[in-house]
Amino acid sequence: MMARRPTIRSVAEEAGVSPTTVSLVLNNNASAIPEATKERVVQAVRKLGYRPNPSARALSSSQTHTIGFITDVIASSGYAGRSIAGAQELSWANDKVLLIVNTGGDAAITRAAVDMLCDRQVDGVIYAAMSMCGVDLPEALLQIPTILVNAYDRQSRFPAILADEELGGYTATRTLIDAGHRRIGMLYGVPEVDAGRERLIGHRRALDEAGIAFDPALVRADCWFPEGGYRSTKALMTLDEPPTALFCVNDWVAMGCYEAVKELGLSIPGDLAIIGYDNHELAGLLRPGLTTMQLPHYDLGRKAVECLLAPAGSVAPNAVIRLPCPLIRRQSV
Amino acid sequence: MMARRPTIRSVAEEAGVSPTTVSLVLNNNASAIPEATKERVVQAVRKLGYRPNPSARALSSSQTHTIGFITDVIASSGYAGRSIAGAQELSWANDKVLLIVNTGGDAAITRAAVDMLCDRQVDGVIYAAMSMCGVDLPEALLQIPTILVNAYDRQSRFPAILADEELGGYTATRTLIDAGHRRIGMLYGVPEVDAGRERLIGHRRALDEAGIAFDPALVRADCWFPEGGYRSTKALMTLDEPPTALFCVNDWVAMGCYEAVKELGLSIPGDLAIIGYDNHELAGLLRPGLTTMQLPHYDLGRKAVECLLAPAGSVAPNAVIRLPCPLIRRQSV
DNA sequence: GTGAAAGCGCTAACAC
DNA sequence: GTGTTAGCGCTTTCAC
Repeated sequence: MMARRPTIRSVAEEAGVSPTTVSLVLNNNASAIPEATKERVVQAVRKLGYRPNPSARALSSSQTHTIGFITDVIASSGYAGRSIAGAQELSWANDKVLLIVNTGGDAAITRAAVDMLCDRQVDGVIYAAMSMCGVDLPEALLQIPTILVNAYDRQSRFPAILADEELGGYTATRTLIDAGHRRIGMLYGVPEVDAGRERLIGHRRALDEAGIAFDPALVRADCWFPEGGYRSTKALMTLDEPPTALFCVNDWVAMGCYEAVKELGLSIPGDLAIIGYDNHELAGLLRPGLTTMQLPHYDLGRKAVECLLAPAGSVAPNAVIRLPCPLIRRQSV
Repeated sequence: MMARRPTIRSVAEEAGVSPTTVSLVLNNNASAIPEATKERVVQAVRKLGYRPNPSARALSSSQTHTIGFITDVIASSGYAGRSIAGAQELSWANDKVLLIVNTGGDAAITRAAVDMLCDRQVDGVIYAAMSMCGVDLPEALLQIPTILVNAYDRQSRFPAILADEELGGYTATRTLIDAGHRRIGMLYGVPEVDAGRERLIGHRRALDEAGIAFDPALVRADCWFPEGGYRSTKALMTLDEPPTALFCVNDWVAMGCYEAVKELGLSIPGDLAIIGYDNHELAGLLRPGLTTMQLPHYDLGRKAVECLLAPAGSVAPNAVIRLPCPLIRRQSV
């Protein structure tokens, strides 16, 4: 036989007041209630170990203190986990909790997930994409405060929190320039990936700003995995005037560079400085450690909750908030 | 002005029955209700687009259709994400949803998380650890069906779902033996890590079974990162009788092997066959592709939900369920 | 300042 | 077979 949990009534009796008073005190609506009464209530709560029943609270107030978190892909690299961690930490600090749904990118599941979150009356919804992209989300989300993470709504109906990829590209290349390089190549990703395109734009801005002419011969597309980085590095380094520094669209590509450089008997950063992007788990374990730009997934998640918690209307529906990618300095530049 | 959602009453009126009947039909307790009535109810539900209010349902039935999922570390490699994906998929198929809390390994947060999950009356709790280990969990969990993933309770109060690391070690080494190797080394992790120890035990069992004497000279401890794999491989390969195959305690270590082997001018698998563990994101991108054992995180998460959903009492509190690590064949053996 | 009372939307015991 | 009724534990309006 299990001891029943104390209810607000039992607390009220213990404190010699009515349930209303207890409720008022517990919800900080007690401006009109004298300290002495408050204190009695608080004591009773403590004595009984009372904890409000969230279901009951939700039913009568329609507030669940729950935030829905939808991810398209959760299972690959730890990025989703980092956004979740960021979102959860701030939620938790505000007595809210995350209801997580992973859709696998399936539109039908996304729709069902949104319906479910509406049913459950979550206080807000965060939609987080694995890799930055435009998305079309179900209409039903318009009913709930919603914010996108690492994605933007194609119809600009919801605010978006994004990594500032352009600035990241700029910073990466700028770092190379500041280290004295003038012939700087970029191993640029596939055109379908938005992030890669923006990093390239930042790259060119840094070049422009430093008065370095952009040399198309030093940019290689089609790099996304180590293999591509390997091949492109070999190609670039056998040019008549090879680059002295390389900005890789991601750390995988940089790993391919490393291999090529080693095979060529060259040294990093002596013969070729390398900067990556993503701060992959292995970046710090490479020899030499890979200097790279970190994706601010944790911050994105945190910021999303911050926006959701902000007073209604303080974030415009079409707002786009860009968070910087910190530079992680290691030994490859 | 927002349209209110239909309630069970409105459905009842629409169908010309009482709310009870609707409830009965919707909860499959309608054995006594004739098809015709059922049909009318179903029609009314469809017409109104009725969806039950989970908070109300939870309040009166004390069933939230929610499973609590506690992780110690969610933010690093994608493992946690895979367990979550596995758990969520099966939950979802059973109309349940995951409430996720990440504790960062902090005991106080864990305690608070458990209390919160009790408050919210989750139907069950899954506690998932990042790397396999013994844990001490709050008493309060005894109130709720609880199951551990990739961890075991030091007091054996809860069932555990684990990867069968011993069998994995056995299979890895067995794979090497089957490929014709007799001098097989192991780059074994740090003793503090349970998983590494068990993989070593499996390794020795495979050796024994094949009638190969265990040679301590071929086992190197202190490998966990690429650096360790690199150093140990160099050491082993300069032995008078170097191994022809190596079982690495994880894929990071195997990556270090790769580097050493290349520097020595040897080839994989010609001069040295290598098998790793974890099926790291990069394993398939290495040249040659790394043969490795996959950690069944997805399955662990899924199995946990399966146990939670099973009729009470069908999983003994001290049960330990071990799931095999599949062998991922690539080109390094 | 505090309390009584009416729900929130649903389930389930019991009555018919 | 179906409906009536009494909660589930809390919030909130309104009266005192």
